[in-house]
Amino acid sequence: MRFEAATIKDIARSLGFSPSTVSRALRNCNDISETTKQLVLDYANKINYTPNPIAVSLKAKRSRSIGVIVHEIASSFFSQIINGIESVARENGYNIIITQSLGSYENEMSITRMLASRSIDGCLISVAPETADLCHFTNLQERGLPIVFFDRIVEDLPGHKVLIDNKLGGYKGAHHLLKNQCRRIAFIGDSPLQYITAMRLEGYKKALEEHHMAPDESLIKFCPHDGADYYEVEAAMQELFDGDHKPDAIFTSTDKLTIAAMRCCRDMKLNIPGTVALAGFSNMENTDLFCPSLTVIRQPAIQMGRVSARLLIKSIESKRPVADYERQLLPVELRIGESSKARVTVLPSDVLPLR
Amino acid sequence: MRFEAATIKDIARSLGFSPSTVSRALRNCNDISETTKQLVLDYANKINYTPNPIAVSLKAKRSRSIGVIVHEIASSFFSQIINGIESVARENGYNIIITQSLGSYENEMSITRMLASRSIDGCLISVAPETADLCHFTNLQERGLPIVFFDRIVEDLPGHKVLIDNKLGGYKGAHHLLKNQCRRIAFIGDSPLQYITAMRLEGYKKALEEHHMAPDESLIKFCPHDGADYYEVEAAMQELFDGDHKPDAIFTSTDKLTIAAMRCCRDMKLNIPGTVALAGFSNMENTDLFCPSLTVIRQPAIQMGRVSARLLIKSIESKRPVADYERQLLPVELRIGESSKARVTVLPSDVLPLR
DNA sequence: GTGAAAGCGCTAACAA
DNA sequence: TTGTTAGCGCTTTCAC
Repeated sequence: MRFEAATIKDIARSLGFSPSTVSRALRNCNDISETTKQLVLDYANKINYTPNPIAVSLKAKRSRSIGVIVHEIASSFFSQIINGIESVARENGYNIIITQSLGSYENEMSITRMLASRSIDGCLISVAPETADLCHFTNLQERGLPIVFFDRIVEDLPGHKVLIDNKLGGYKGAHHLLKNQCRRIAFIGDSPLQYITAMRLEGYKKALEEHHMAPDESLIKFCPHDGADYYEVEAAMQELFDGDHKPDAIFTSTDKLTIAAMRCCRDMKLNIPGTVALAGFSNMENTDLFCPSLTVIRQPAIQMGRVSARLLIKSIESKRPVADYERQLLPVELRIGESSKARVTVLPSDVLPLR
Repeated sequence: MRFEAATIKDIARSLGFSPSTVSRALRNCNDISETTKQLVLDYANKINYTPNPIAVSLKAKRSRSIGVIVHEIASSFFSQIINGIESVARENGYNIIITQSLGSYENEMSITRMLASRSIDGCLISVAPETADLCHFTNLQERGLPIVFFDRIVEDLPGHKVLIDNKLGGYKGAHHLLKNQCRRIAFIGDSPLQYITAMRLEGYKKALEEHHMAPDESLIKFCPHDGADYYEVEAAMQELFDGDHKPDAIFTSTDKLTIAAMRCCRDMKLNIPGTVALAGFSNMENTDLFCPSLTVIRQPAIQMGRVSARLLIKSIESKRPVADYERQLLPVELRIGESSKARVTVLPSDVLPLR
């Protein structure tokens, strides 16, 4: 049972005008007399008239709503992003339709289909790690739907892209550990096929190079399930700490891996930072209360959401199809905690010979 | 520039039927011949037809979308709730419009207005702590819009309500601390006017009573800004630890206060749990990695989201206005960490004399 | 300056 | 079984 809202017709009938006059008065057209305008406005105000957005949408062929696809709503990083998106959307009179792919290609497909049929005006997407085939996105784009990719982007698709300086993130993390006397820094990332992982790894390697060290492939591990599968991380850690030549530091390239690695160290009784230093990407709050407090690479997630939303709305509202696509690189921040602290003495055996 | 999607008219024209026949065939009415049906379905499939939901909404006078108001999207608790809401909504073909009040009454008002004009079919609300005047909600309800209140509910409004057993939460926390030999347990809550805070406090008092202890009002502190204002918490803590008769435990009644209290202890060099034990409500992930690991009362947030969404959708889809409102009490879980550990020796001076 | 009429895409009486 | 028609609430020509 729903209350029937007042319509333009109702106002017209009550005031003895035609619907079109009322419509014009309400939208402040300048070919209407001041008196009529006031009359209509006052009455509309009095009866608390609000236009029916559905009817407006049908007429205007746009819905003022934008779709958002993230992996998981309940993650620090993505919820911060959504926060940013929501605020910009609302400032601009858009609402957002939030969906989560939970990292699955299947879900992403069905969500995309759902969104496509929902007459959204545009879409903000962080691509699921599983996704290889991109035609569900191409479909959308062929229909003329503007898409902005953020965070986990795909290189081969047109569209604005908003991401952090992933390479810089990897560099900053590794550089910091190197500065703290670490010489055998393990890198744990999710799938190397992920653009962001590849870039973070590049940054890591660049830092090593600057210190005249060659990357040791046995120290580079990938956990394609991104810490969702704890055993995968456990296995990687065990391989790392199995031989004689153990790492003296770990750098993790995603939020989940950072937490998983920390948990693993605890389970394996590896003292942080005494036995092994730890630094990694994380957007969790309060990691300074961890034991030990975490050294993290933090992404400006809210800003990423805001920037993405702004770009999307700009595309939506531009008259002509957007010709060249922007690529926004946002900075990353290194937050230093105890977990990456330099050990007091540096034994010679800890130093990797320069090659 | 948008691609024009195919319409029923297009199909009708191509196939030589009338639009109504096509519409009926697509919606599988049984007064259409099998052959026509197949013809239409096949063609629709071929050209990838999807109905325009806006037009359907205009016709059906419902939008299959529901509004959600939370304090803050980027909080563990609320993002978990949204997660639950989203999953149920999608299972039922609804989409959700997420908004955040950021705890402000002003925001809540404007959001409510926005949602009201967005032709949502129903609304899920966690009321902002600031809110005293409720007529923006009453307005919605008078229009016949179903509302389900969750988490921060208001007692005096009709509507389904979904909440945890707040009293039990307070009880469990205090009881646990008492069992661990704590005798002077401070309670830090946000505003005592908040229903959930009042109930949690009641539970706390009940636990004391069971241990034949009278609540000491000097140990009960309120921080109406709920930890957002760190100084407020600091002041409360200082009052607590100022005199001779210090507390030996702290129980905090919200996520933010728990974190703030922990941070305060660190700043005040109060050793947890050596000097003071700590337990409190928290839905943060990974509090077991804290230093010390936290003892928390955890709410089934995802479930709360799911239950609320289900109730709302049920109301939306019920033919007659819902007569009596449900009130769902969800359980809480105590997760024991190091922060509430019993001190090894219990000095006589630590024991509060029974009164 | 105002009104009549058509149409956005769809559905549902009513006719045939 | 199918087609015709009207209408959801709004905007927008085109007349007057």
